[in-house]
Amino acid sequence: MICVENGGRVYSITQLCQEFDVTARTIRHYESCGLVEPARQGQRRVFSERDRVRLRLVLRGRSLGFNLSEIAEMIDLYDLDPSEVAQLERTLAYGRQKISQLESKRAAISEAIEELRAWERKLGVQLQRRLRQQSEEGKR
Amino acid sequence: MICVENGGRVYSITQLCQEFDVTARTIRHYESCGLVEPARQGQRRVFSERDRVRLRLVLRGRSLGFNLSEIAEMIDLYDLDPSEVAQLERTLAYGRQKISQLESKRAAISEAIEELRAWERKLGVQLQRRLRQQSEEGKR
DNA sequence: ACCGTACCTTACGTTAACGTAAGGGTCAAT
DNA sequence: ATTGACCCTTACGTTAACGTAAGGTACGGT
Repeated sequence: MICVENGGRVYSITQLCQEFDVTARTIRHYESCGLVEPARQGQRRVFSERDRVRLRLVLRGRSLGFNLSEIAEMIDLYDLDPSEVAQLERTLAYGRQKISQLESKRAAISEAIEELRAWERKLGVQLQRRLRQQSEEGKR
Repeated sequence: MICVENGGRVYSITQLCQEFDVTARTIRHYESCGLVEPARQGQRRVFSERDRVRLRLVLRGRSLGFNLSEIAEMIDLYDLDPSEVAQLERTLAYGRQKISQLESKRAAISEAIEELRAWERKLGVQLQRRLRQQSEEGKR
C-alpha cells in the first residue's frame, strides 16, 4: 500500500521494517535517539522520504561498526544551516576527520580482503592436489 | 624490555597493551574466547609472535564491526589442517563468503566516503562565499 | 457488533564486550 | 624486611542496542 501526503511519498513503520529487514522496535529506538523524526497521524508514526534515507544511512553506519551516537553526528552533517563562519569551519573540520577515518577503515578492509584472497589461493591448490590423489587411488 | 624464548620473540601482557592501546582485561577476555593462546611461565601469560598477529587481526576486525565470534571463525581459517576434502571444501566456501561480505562492506564505505566528499565540497564553497562577504563588509 | 490487523506506550529483560574492585603471588631493588 | 612493579584470579557491575511481554487504541471489513 503506497501512501502520499501533500506531494511526498510517506511510509508506515512496517513498510520500512520490511524494506530494511529490521524490527519496529529498532526503528522506534532510532527515533528515541533522534536518528529519524517521523511525523504523526494521531499516534501513528509517518515516515518521510528523508526519514527513509536517514534510516538507510544509520543501517549502513551500523554495519561498518559505528555506534549510534557517532552515526548521529555524521548524518547530522547533511542537514545543518550553520550561520556562523566559526561554526561552519568546525563542522567542516569534523567532516574531514570523519572522511579520513573512513578511509583508514577502507584500507583495513582492503588488507583483510587481500589476506583472505591469498589464503584462498593457497587452499585451492591444496584442494586440487587432494582431488588428484583421490582419482589416482580410484584407478588402482 | 625485550624477551626472547627458544628462538622466538615473546611479549608480556602489558607490552601488548601498550602497543595496541587496549587494557589487560581486554586481552584476557580475548584469551577466554580463544582468540589468543598465550603460554605460561608460572601464572604469567607469555605471548608469542603468533598471538601478537592474532591480536592485531582481532582489533582490526573489531573496528570493522565484526563481533568476536565472527572474528574467531575468520582468523581460525588461517591455521587449520583440514584432512578431509569435504571439510576443506566447506572451509573454502566459508572463506569465499567472508570475502564477498568484506567486499560489500568496502563498497558501503566507499559510498559513504563519496557522499561526505560531495558534502565537503559544497560546504567549502559556502565557506568561501561567507569569507568574501566578511571582507566586503570590512572594506566599508 | 465483532474481529483482525496494524500500531502504540511502558517497562523490564538480555547479550556482548568489556570495566572495575578485591585480594593475593613473585621478584628485584632499596 | 619492605616496598613497588607487574601480574594473577574471581566475580560483580556497566553500557549500548535492542528483545519481549503486557495492555491499550484505531479502523476497515464481515
